[in-house]
Amino acid sequence: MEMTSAVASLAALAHEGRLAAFRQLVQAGGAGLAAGELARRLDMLPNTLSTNLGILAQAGLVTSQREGRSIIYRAHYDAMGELLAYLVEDCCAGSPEICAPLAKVASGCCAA
Amino acid sequence: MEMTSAVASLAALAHEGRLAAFRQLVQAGGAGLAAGELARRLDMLPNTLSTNLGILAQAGLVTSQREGRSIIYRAHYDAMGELLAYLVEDCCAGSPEICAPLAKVASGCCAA
DNA sequence: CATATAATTCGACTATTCTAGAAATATGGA
DNA sequence: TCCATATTTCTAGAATAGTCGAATTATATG
Repeated sequence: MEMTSAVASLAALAHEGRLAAFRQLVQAGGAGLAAGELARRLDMLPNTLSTNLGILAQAGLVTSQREGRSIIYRAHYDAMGELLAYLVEDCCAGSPEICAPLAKVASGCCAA
Repeated sequence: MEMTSAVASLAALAHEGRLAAFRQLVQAGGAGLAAGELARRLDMLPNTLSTNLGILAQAGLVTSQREGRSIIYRAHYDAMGELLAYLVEDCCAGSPEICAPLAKVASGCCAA
């Protein structure tokens, strides 16, 4: 992963509304959620949310797919994983005990 | 972890200079790096870097400690781990195979 | 085809963030 | 004490991001 796209992804997530939307999608799994459903859950104006989903999509963190009148958004787990891996790349100068807290990440998810 | 502090951490990382600085510190491990050494490595003005290190510190992602005339900065692995865990919390609606890419994160680090 | 629903795009305004020069503070040594 | 080094703080201007109303596009249905 390149610096530029990592910054874009982080900037996309560094916003209350977008982070909330993204987490909803992460939790929703493969089924994803329609833009309107997200707007309702997060109590956001549809146009504002749309702009923000666009920013997440451009960063590669979510994908979208039209389904009838709705557009379904889904978290893009691959991109997510690359971003997290980039942040801890070559970490801790070879002293595993120092970065043990990072192990949480795996267990927080389904890897457990 | 709360939304507000997650956003602050992500915003702190969503900047070329700060992300580069943070990654240097992550890779430096427990020894950390002096502010001046970082400025030299990253070719940044010391005052600009100082401002940016302040932002990382306020977000809790790095710690600082004076040592003689220098100030040593270190990555704060705990905070880092909490942030990553927050991003994948309750992910993928119980379908581990969907979020398998996230397993990379652990192996990218010393957990391997 | 007319209408309703779902979502996006446009435009203008406000607010925030970024950078760099200059000045200030802290430490160590002659 | 005086000076050099290391870093931070202050300040102002430039650039960027965020929001919302209004208009637009796409799809489904009577």
